[in-house]
Amino acid sequence: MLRLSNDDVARLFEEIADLLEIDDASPFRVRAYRTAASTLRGLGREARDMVAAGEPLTDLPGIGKDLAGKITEALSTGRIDALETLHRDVPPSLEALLRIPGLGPKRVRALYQQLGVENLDDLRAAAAAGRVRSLHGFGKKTEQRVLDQLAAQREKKHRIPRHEATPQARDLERRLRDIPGVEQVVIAGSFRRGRDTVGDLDVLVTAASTDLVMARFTGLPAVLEVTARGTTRASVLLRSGLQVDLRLVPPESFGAALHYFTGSKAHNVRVRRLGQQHGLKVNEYGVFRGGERVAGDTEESVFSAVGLPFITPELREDQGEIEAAQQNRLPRLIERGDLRGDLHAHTTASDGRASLRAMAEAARAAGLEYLAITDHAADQGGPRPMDARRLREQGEAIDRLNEELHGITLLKGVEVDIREDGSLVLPETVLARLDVVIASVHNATSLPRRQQTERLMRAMDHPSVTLLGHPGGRFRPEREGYAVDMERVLRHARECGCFVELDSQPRRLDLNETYCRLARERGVLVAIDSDSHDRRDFANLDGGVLHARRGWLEAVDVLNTRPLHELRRLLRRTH
DNA sequence: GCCGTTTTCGGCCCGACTGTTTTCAGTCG
Repeated sequence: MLRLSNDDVARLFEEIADLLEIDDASPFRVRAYRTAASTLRGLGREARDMVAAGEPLTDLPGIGKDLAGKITEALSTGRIDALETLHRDVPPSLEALLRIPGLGPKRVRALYQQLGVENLDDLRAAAAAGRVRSLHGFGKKTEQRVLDQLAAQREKKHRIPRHEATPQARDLERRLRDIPGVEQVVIAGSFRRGRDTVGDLDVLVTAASTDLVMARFTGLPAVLEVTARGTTRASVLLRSGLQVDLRLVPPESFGAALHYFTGSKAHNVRVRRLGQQHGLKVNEYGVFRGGERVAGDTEESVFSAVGLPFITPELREDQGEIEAAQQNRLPRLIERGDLRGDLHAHTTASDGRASLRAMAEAARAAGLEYLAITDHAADQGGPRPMDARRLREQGEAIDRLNEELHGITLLKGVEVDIREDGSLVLPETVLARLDVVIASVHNATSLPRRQQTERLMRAMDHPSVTLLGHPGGRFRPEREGYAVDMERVLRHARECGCFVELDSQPRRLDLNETYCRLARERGVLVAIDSDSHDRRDFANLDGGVLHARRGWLEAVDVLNTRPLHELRRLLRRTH
């Protein structure tokens, strides 16, 4: 059996969907492939493991007999015959054309069939020669737009990290609120759903006068270019490269519009379909029975109209939240205030930029009751790695500080490197004296999957290890994570009484959302840590909690929501 | 291609904006 991951199969399905669309197939058939791809991506476990365990893939939502067969085919042969067949009609290079804004399947099809355009170079040549404008449905403006987009393509940014978009979002909010007549301003879209990357900002505004809002919005100093402007919708490109879509709705439609523009698209489709089953039409202006408006001033009213309790934005991905809501089994998601401590922080003893005392006081100011000091222990790299002597000295300093400080307790810890063979750089005798031992990978990040997996499992076998640090190895933008069988890692963590970390640094946010959810299902507690290197870094915890919410975590699933005495009990591994 | 409180066929979410039309298709979210 080949080692195809769910992502690999999802990519094949998305390619099929793209090519089918260009081939003018039924839009519903196309959607089936996209839905299946999305299901696979959010599954949390590998389809090949389900197949190996004899569990039918048709149990998965949106996957019937045919697609189950294609998944199995892909897993065993690495290819899908139907896709190869499709390639005979539609060259795979046409997929790239779909990524050009303004070009959809119909136009790409026309370009291919009538001009023989098969790739971006062909397209550039055809547009430059003025041949594109001659096609039916195309014109001079479309041709120019294509040329502009091709030129801009190289420097085009895709999704940006949430923390880069946040200041721009807040600034935008403030400026829009200042416009006379504006009542409510909310940044909706994936930003409101708490995604850790942002493709654009969707801003919802309710206001008395529409013209003034549109004029002021498109005239903001941060605006580089206005790409669309109507009476209820406008799109602009900011100088920063961020795109902003503004939607204007009457105040009575606020709830329906907020729900609609928060998405996700897949979630919305499900809610509208539920509406249909209740004889209702759901759109951004409200919920309607015939011509009568029956709900829509609040989001709660929209959910209620289709028979659902309120679903918090972080869960609206059509990854099971609708079903959970119907069965009244929505999680009570963790909140920042539930965190009582932080188990991962550095000081000037290793690569941190603040002293023990400064970090302790900053943690207290961040509302925490305890903080584990976990400076680095490594074979090489980084300044002054911790060893037995330095850990003992730091421990004594912590004891003295704990006597002096009120409202915060420091715990003794270390972040110890995992060697390539799964051994740790400090001996068990040294680790055993500490309260918190985080075992982390900081080198050899591109080991083969099996080797990386077993490396992590061996590290957890050391009886003093309490926590596997940033287990997936994500480090953006360089790495989305290393090859690792997280399901196996989590099962092992459960068996040996080890916990896993959600490192809240914006570049990490690791465990990822899918694996947070899997950890919860497998009964492995997650520690939401700041990995602070400076006093300000405790603010990372906000992002960590948001991320955990998207991973369906409740306070009870999170190790550091426990009061100190309970935490101490949990940290003593009995295996 | 999937799915079932309209169940094994006949549906499948809904509206805004643009550019190219001359009443609307294509694209986007």
